[in-house]
Amino acid sequence: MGGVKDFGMDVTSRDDTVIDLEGDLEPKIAAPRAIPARPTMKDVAARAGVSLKTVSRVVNHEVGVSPELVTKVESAAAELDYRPDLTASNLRRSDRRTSTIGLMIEDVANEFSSAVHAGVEDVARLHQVAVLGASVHEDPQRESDLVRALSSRRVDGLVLTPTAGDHTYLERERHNGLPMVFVDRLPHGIDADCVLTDNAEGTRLAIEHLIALGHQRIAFMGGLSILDTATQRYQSFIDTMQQHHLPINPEWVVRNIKGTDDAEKVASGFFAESFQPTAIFAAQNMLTMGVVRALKSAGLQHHVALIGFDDFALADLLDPPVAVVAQDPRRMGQIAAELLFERIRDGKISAELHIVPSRLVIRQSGEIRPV
Amino acid sequence: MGGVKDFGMDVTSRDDTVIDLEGDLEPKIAAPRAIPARPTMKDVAARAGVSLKTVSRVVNHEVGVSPELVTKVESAAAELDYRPDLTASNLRRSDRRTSTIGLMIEDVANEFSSAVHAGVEDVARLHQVAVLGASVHEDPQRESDLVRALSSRRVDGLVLTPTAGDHTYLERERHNGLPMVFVDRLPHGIDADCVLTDNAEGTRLAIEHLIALGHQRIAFMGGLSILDTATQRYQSFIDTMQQHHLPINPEWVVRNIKGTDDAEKVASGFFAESFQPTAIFAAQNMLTMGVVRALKSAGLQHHVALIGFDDFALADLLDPPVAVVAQDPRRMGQIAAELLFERIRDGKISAELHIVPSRLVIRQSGEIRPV
DNA sequence: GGAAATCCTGACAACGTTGTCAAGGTATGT
DNA sequence: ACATACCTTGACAACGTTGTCAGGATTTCC
Repeated sequence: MGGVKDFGMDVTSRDDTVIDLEGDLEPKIAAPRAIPARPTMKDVAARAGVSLKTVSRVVNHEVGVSPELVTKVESAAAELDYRPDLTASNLRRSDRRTSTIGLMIEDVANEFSSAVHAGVEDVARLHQVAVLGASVHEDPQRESDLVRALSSRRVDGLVLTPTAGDHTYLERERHNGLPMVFVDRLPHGIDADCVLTDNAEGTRLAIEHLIALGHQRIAFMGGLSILDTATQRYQSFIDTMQQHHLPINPEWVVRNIKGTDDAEKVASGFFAESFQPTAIFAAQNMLTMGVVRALKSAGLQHHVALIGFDDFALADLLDPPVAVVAQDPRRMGQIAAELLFERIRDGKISAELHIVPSRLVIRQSGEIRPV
Repeated sequence: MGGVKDFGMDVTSRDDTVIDLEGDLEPKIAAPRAIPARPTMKDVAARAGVSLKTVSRVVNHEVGVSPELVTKVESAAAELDYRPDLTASNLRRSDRRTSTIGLMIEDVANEFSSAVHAGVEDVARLHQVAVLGASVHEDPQRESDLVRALSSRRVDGLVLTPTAGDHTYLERERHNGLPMVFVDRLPHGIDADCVLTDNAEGTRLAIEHLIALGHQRIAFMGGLSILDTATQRYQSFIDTMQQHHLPINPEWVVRNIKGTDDAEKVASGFFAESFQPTAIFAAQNMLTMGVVRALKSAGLQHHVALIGFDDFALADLLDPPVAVVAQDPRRMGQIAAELLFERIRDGKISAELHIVPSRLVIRQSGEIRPV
């Protein structure tokens, strides 16, 4: 395997200027370079023997240019491989649209958020709009840096999953002409359009399904309670249990679980006791996977029921297949984008709330009866 | 002119007189959107009582502005929530950088390509560069449309996974100043930097592992042979088998398999015969999953060995856990981006080939011995 | 046949920003 | 004291494009 070359951090010429505390994304790569000058409308005009404006008209398919000139300009443009400069065009045009929107999600590589991304892209594509995507990694600082960066690039709008922090600062961005739609989580400190999963209903469905099977000892494992989604699922669990007059064992209600490993430990803890839950509701993707691991190593995967919130690839291939409350992240992305384009079009500032239904996907792990 | 999408005069700067339309015959249809005019440097300059250029200097942290003026300008900018317009700045600056790169991958929601995306983002972030991401969905038409769209947006460079078609057309883009780095697949018709997985080596490792366990009847299931990756894996399978003087049963060498369902059918076909392979090598992600399904429904998952190419989430939680040749897509994205930034910096056009090693991840399905 | 309307084209300014240069002020050197 | 260097600031043009408007050519209409 010759030719393998490893790339370390590129130390060669990082002319570090002071870290930009305002978070603007400014080009820091300053180096001499012969950029091949791209052909401009001027070049096309010269080659076609027409005026600048005529080229502009042809490029923008305006009516009222003689067919003869149209062909001349088009072939000149083709010969030069001319590409209109959308940034310059944007600067001059009265609508000031960049045909680009920003998307800020948890992590582009995460199954849920990349499905949202795909949904946004579906709609953006219909509108001939490009998507500037970025991972926020649940970091409020990064969030606001990104908003600035995207705002500086004059995106036409923003679809974002807010972090746990406060979002009043976004009000000023929006007021300065940056429409935004939130997805998956409700923001704090700003009334804005938002697309959410029906967390309460989904949780209720799952819990009632378990109850109908005869489960009474149901454990709840939840994510970070600073996130509303987690809190809503928790609250719905509590409500549903109480409605059915079932006891809630505080030892089996664990919140603020971070990630798969943590979840695995928590679930293993349950099984270490003699008095065990007969069913587990894992309120988030990663947590479900952790529980699967714990069940497997305890050999209980066919004895303790499990329902997770949020579907994941291969859940149906596990042993037993894992029942889940499925969200529809792609649909959420689509709705968010549609909403955004509506706002971009009409310029209204509104605060519609769109709830996307979740549905219970019945698989074997959710059909296990209590012993 | 035909008032197609002419929304009349929007008020684009504060000192414009508002045109009244009382004499207008045609009533305006949908209210024209009042784009809140964003504050510009001019506004900041006026408020701070300095010249435009001084604001520019402060915003760009140029040295040699008196501290007094710096504070004045900074507070004026903050009060107005001024955001520098990167598109205008780009237009004027001599380096013409947009601090934005384009990324074209198979599908933003796909596990492999979104990992590449994450890798590209890792590096782009260090450079304070934003990423315009898009899914190509293996469609050459869409590919060239996207290239045009990104080129028009004047991205500083492109990271892309080429489709199966011809890519000579990209030469002209590159010649006009659009650096590009290919990832995962070698393009045809253009010599360019490219980051690939070591398909041959990875396949060899897998096959030799099976051979070492005593397997002689090894089936190969491959993806679309128009893709080089698929062909390389196929070729390496053939070579390795031949080097070990093992017979290749043409019935067990199936190429051009599309997707999970197709793979499931093919594998089920193997098991329907009395003479069966004792091991299966699935040369792609989706195919591996199809085989897992087929094995499970045939009840053979503990009797037929399986190794897949490309790792996937939860592969280790299946029953049995599925052995794979793991690629490192995130690393590939990182390397591609590093390479791209190098090209952007030095302006060179080169055709380095970077091979990222793959490694065999041993899990139970790959340890099953022949009967 | 002449006036008016229509069509097609191009000159020019402007979008928000930065590169260049020059003006004025202050500090330095002799 | 005078010349010179430096420092800070601003005026202006220009980046590539499009909106506006005006001018010339052509057609239409009576």
